[in-house]
Amino acid sequence: MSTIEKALMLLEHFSRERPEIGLTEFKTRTSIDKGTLHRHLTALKNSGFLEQNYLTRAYRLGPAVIRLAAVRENTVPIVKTVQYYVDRIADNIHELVHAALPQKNGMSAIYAKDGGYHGVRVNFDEAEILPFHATSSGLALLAFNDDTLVANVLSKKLFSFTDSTPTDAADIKANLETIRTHGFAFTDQSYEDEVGSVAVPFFGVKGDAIGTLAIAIPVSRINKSFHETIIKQLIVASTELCRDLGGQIPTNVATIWAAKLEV
Amino acid sequence: MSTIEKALMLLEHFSRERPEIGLTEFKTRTSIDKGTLHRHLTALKNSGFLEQNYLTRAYRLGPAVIRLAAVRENTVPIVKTVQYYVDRIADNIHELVHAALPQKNGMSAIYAKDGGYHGVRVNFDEAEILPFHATSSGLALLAFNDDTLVANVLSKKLFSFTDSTPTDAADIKANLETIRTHGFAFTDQSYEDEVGSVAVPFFGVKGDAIGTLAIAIPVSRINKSFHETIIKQLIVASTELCRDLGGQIPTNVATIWAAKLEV
DNA sequence: ATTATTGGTTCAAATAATGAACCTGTGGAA
DNA sequence: TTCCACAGGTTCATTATTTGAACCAATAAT
Repeated sequence: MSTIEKALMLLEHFSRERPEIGLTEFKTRTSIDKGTLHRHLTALKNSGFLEQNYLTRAYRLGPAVIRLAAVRENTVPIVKTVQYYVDRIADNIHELVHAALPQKNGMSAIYAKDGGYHGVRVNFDEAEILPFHATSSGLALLAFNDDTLVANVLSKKLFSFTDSTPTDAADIKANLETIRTHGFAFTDQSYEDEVGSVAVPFFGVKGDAIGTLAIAIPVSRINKSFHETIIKQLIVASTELCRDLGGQIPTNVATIWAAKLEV
Repeated sequence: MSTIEKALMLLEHFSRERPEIGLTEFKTRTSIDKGTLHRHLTALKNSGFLEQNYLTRAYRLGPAVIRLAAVRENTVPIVKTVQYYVDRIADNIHELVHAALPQKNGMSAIYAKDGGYHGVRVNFDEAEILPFHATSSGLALLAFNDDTLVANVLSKKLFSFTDSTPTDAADIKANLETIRTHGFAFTDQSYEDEVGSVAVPFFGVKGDAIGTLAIAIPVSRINKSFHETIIKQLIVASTELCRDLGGQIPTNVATIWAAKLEV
């Protein structure tokens, strides 16, 4: 692996829960040599990707990422486009809806809206990494993306988040096949207890899944007809979203989805 | 310079005007060897910082930057905080107001609002890099930031954007001294013809300038009393912004600003 | 005052980056 | 069809950078 990739991997450790990370904490998290770490962090700092809390000396993400995100969003306005559909679904079904994009080790939610006014609601952190194997977003993406990504994900140790987290590669492969025939993914408490979720992919110009639309619901509120409603909403939104982004829905998926909508 | 920094410098070439860059174009822009470039771009792609247009093979910014920006904004919510004040000033004075953060080679606007309903208005590109030496934002930041940054900026060739762009290091140094005594920076058509601008810095915990609030106006509309109004608005907003962000206004600046507000 | 812990630095050894030359595929032009 | 030009991409011996164990300095805890 190149030095560049090693250094950029460091940035993956930052999240909403862990916005600042010191040198020693990086060392325990990565088991990279301290000297190396320090030089990498300094390089990232010099490039504006990190800055240092001058009191604690801990590192946090720097201003460069803001500019880049603005340029990216100007180039491919996925966030802005996605917001409209997430809001619409959330307003219709009164549950927590989100859209996510694939990162290296999982899906990252780029926008979420809780349309609910329920007492029990799903807690949700934007910018959290949703593991591929344990979330409906992750599975929906895997099922409709490159096989190399699937192989890559399944080659690593699959962490068990709950008693229901699937950790067997063969099981997951079989499930991906099911997802492909159904046109959507769903999970039942595989990432968080008491939470189920449903997700559909949306597609890029190549017809590969470039992101997902998903809904997370307390299991107590799931029933068959509601499930059907949710899936229809997701399919319609994804279809329109693909059109907006210039993406192409693979013909087999389009067929499956069309059939789902007719029911 | 480390390999990491060299690779990350490549990302600086992307902008609103140039959202996709091919290998050969990178070569002409950077005069780095093609092989090296290709490996660097591939590393950035593998890390999610770039992705490739699969038809043209050109590179564009990738999804990783979106997640990072979300985390950064959650850590240090400068963009969100700044928006309130930019909007307020824009609504009050009916001109183009923006806030900018320093990047390596200039200031990058993070938010702008045109409060105007004039026929003649200043054109403005977010995510454009505003050169330190030719814009009021840049000068305001230089004047109240580290001397090393000033030395760094002045050591490079200073590009001339208009007939009025200051390109002499000694002149600029003298101007920075003036800016320090005045508590704000202004420029007269030094970046774009027919456009003048005024900027004040806002400060971080160390009392160093971490960004700027600025107003750009067609020169035809500038007059003394308007100038005074603008400066007061900027000073008040920056003061409140520093409070919101936990920044510290250096005592000498605070004194100068207080005097300005009393007039 | 002493120790533990944190961030940061050094320099010989190990490894990865470099770049000139080369390969491949595509899109004209003859 | 053949040829050429130009794009992206790859190879491999040479070269330069990265690496990491040991070390240093500053601060916080005992």
